[in-house]
Amino acid sequence: MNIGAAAASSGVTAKMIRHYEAIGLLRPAERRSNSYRDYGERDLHELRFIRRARRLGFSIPEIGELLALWRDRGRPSREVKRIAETHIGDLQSRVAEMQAMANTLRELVGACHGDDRPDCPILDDLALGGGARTKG
Amino acid sequence: MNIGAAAASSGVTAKMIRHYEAIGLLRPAERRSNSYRDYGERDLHELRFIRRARRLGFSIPEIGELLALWRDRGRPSREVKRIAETHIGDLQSRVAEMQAMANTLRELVGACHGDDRPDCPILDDLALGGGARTKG
DNA sequence: ATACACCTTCCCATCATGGGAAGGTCAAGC
DNA sequence: GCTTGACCTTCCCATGATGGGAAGGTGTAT
Repeated sequence: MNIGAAAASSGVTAKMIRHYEAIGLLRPAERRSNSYRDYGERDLHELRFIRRARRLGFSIPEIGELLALWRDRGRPSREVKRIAETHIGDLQSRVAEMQAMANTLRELVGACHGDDRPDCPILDDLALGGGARTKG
Repeated sequence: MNIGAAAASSGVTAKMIRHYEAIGLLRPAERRSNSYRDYGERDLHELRFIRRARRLGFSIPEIGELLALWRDRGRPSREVKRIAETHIGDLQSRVAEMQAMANTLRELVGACHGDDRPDCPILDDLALGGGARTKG
C-alpha cells in the first residue's frame, strides 16, 4: 500500500508520515523496487495510534514512549499509566492557566462600558504593566 | 535609554524588542549617532503593554489591534471590548478541548490497573484509532 | 505516446522565542 | 594610549508540527 493510501486510511497526511519517519518516531518504511514506501496493516495500526494520541494532546516524545510500550507486548501497564497521568497533569496546568487569563479578562470586560466613549478599563489595565492580579 | 535597559525595565527581552520592531508591532525605535536604539518612557509603556497582553494570551495580531486602539486616545471602548470578548471565547474553546482530552484520559487511567501486568486499556484505546468517544 | 495521478527528495514558511557569530561602541582601569 | 569587558548592531540558525511547492521519477489508462 502506497503512502497516499496509508494516509487516507489512517488520517495522517503523507507529509506527516514522512516527517514521523524522518524524526525517528516511525521505523523507516519498506521500499518497493521503485523506491515507493510500502505500508501494511501493522503500519496502519501505528499511524492510527499516533493520530489518536496527537488528538489527545500527547507530544511527539510522549507518543514515542507510548509507541515503544505498545510495541513491547510484555511491558508493565504501570509505565503507560504513569505517562498518561503526567500528561493529565500537564493538561490541567494549562487549563488552569488559561482559565486564570479568561477570568482576568472577564473582570475587565465587565468593567468596560463598551460604547462610543474612549475610556476603557481593559486598556488601562494592560497599560499598567504589572503582574497578573487575579492569580491568587 | 539603551535596548538593554528598556528590556530590564519592561520585562521584554532585547531579542524580542527587536523582533517586535521587525514585524511592525512597534514603530522603529529612535537611533542615536552610534546606531544604538534609544527608548523613552512612552516606549517603555508600550513594551509593558505588550508583555502584559502576551501574558493574558493575546496573539501578536490581537496585540497589534489593541496597541492601535491604545495609541488612539479617542477610540470607542466598544472596539476594545469586542477584541477582549473574542479572545475570551477563544480561550474558552481551547479550555473545553483540553478538558475533553483530560476527561478521556482520566477514564482510561481509571480503567488501567497500572501494575506489572501487560494489558492496558489506555494502549488498547489508542490502538483503536477511532474518534474521541467522550465527545458527546 | 500522451496525460495525469502519484511518488521521491529537498527547500522554504509558519509563530514566538532563543542561541550564537562577527563586528562596532563605549566606559573604566592601567 | 591601549586593553578589557559589557554592551550594541545585523544576520543566520533552531525549535515543533505542519503545510506549500518545485524538480524529477513512476505507473496506469486512454
